[in-house]
This record gives sequence, C-alpha cells and structure tokens, in this order.
Amino acid sequence: MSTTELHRVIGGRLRQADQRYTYRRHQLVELLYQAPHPMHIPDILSANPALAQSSVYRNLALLEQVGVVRRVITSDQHARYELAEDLTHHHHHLICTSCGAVHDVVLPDDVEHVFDTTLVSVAAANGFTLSQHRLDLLGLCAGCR
Amino acid sequence: MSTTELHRVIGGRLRQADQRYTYRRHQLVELLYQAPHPMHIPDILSANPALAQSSVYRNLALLEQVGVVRRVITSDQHARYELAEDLTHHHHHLICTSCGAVHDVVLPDDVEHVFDTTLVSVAAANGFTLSQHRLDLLGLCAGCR
DNA sequence: ATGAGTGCAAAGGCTTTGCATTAGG
DNA sequence: CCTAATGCAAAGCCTTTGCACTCAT
Repeated sequence: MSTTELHRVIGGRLRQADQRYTYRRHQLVELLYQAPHPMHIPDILSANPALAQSSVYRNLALLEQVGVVRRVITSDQHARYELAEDLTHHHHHLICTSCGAVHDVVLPDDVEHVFDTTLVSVAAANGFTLSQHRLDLLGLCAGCR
Repeated sequence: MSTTELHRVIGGRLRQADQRYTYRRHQLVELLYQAPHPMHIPDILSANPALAQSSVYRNLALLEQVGVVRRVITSDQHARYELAEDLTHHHHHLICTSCGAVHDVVLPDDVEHVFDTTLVSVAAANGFTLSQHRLDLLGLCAGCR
C-alpha cells in the first residue's frame, strides 16, 4: 500500500466514525508508519516534540477504536502502538525480556496457515468467536544475551 | 503433580532464593492453583479478604522472580497472575475483547510441536535466544457475542 | 533475639480528564 | 461561525514504597 493510499484509507475510517483526519493525527500516523517496530509514548513525544502528550493518548485511543492502530502489550511499563495489520502486514513480535526491545517478525506462510485453521476451531470449541491472534516470542536480544 | 508435591517444589524454589514459604504466600499459591484462569488483584483480594493488597503485590512479584508465578498481560487494566507452566501445564489464553474474561486452552500436540521448532529458528535468525512464546486468542466470548 | 514478612497508609508513574483556546469545515 | 480537536494542568487509578509491627527461626 502506498503512503498516499494509506492516508486515504485512514481518512475514510475516521470520517466513517464522524472524526476528522487532522494535522496532529496525520503526524502520529506518519510516525507509526515510519517506525520499524511498535512505539511507546516517550518514543513518540521525543520523535515529534510538537505533539502534546494528552492529545497523543487521545488520538491513539481514537485510532485504535476505528481500527487504524493496534495497542501492543509488552512487559514494558508503557503501552506500545503500531498501525493495524490490515494497513501493513501480518507479523509477530520478538520481545526482549531484559531490555524491552521489540522486533517485528514474520512466520512462514504454511505455519501461519496451520495456526489460523487450528486456532479458529479451538476458539469455537470454547464458545469464542475468534477475531485475531497475538503471538509473542519472548527471549533475550543479541545485546542482552 | 499432587498439591503436596506442588507446595514442596515451590518451597524449594523459595528457599533457593533465601525466601520463606510463609502462610500468606501459601494462601496466595493455593488461590492461583484453584483458579481455572489467571487472576487479577481484585479477584484475589475478594477471594481471600485476609490478604493485604501490598503484600499480594510484593509476593506475586517475588513468586514471579523465582519462577513460580507468571504475570499474564491482557488488555485489562489489572495485571493477571497464574502459576508457572512447569508447575501446571503448557496452555494459552482465550481473551474476550469485550468483557476481558480469560479462558485457558490447550492446543493439539502436533501443532505445538510445529510452533516450537519454527519459533526457535525464527528467533535465532533475528539474534534472539527464545525462552518462551505467548499466544493469545482474541475474540468474543459466548456471553458477549 | 533478630531479621524477614506483613499491613496500613502514602507516594509514584502511566494514563485520563477538565477546561480554556485553537482550528477545521 | 460553531463544533471538534488541541494543549496545559490536574486528577485517577494501578502499583510500589515507607515504616512500624508481627512472626518465624
């Protein structure tokens, strides 16, 4: 997806929720789009000091509601945020349990396929309607090993 | 593992860290052992009002350090805690994105095996030493659907 | 007896909210 | 113009910490 296409789609999702794609929201999305891994609030504020903390929180919550942003939960103290997978690509996270670093990783297609079919049926057997899965690989990064 | 065996093993891990297996810690472990899903602090305090909040936090942190308890991170506001997998069994979580309910689930052995081998090599390719994986199934529970 | 563990209350730290100001349509 | 959005400051809420008391060895 091109960057203009990206912003067009995001603008659409916001308008559908009667929300505007303002300058600040655009800046926020641009930051997440550039980053190779999920960002937390200190990351975001230092990357763009013009952004106000409270607005960042509010806008991330809004963007999450309309399906543009996903909140990534780590063992870190701060929550991390990334663009939704349908705007980027399906991936998982390598999380360093020592320093909290997060890397994006992609699994082989055949493995993902086994996951999908298995998980949907397992969820169904428990009365759940599956919407997504979240797989995190926890370990030590090269620097902390 | 029998319940006496369980407490014996836990006592050993605590002593190895120069910690005592006190009455309060025993009560806490017993609660987690009985529960069919990870518990958060309000759960724990209402299940056993004799427990002091600060001690529960301190003891859960200690038990996590010595590998007896695992902190489960959900989208919930409170952290949840369960006994470590080597004291119970390897499993995953079905998390309701609406009400925050968490159910334990087990995947077929062959699927788990594919996971293990694939994930270790993927992590290694990124310079990570894998210690565990965390797979959560997100969706709507029967009640919220 | 003596240090670890506990419990109450207060402080920390991430996140959310109130409110006056600014900006988008 | 007029409401939504923003930014600063203050409040909330989960969690951690200080400190005196209690318990275990």
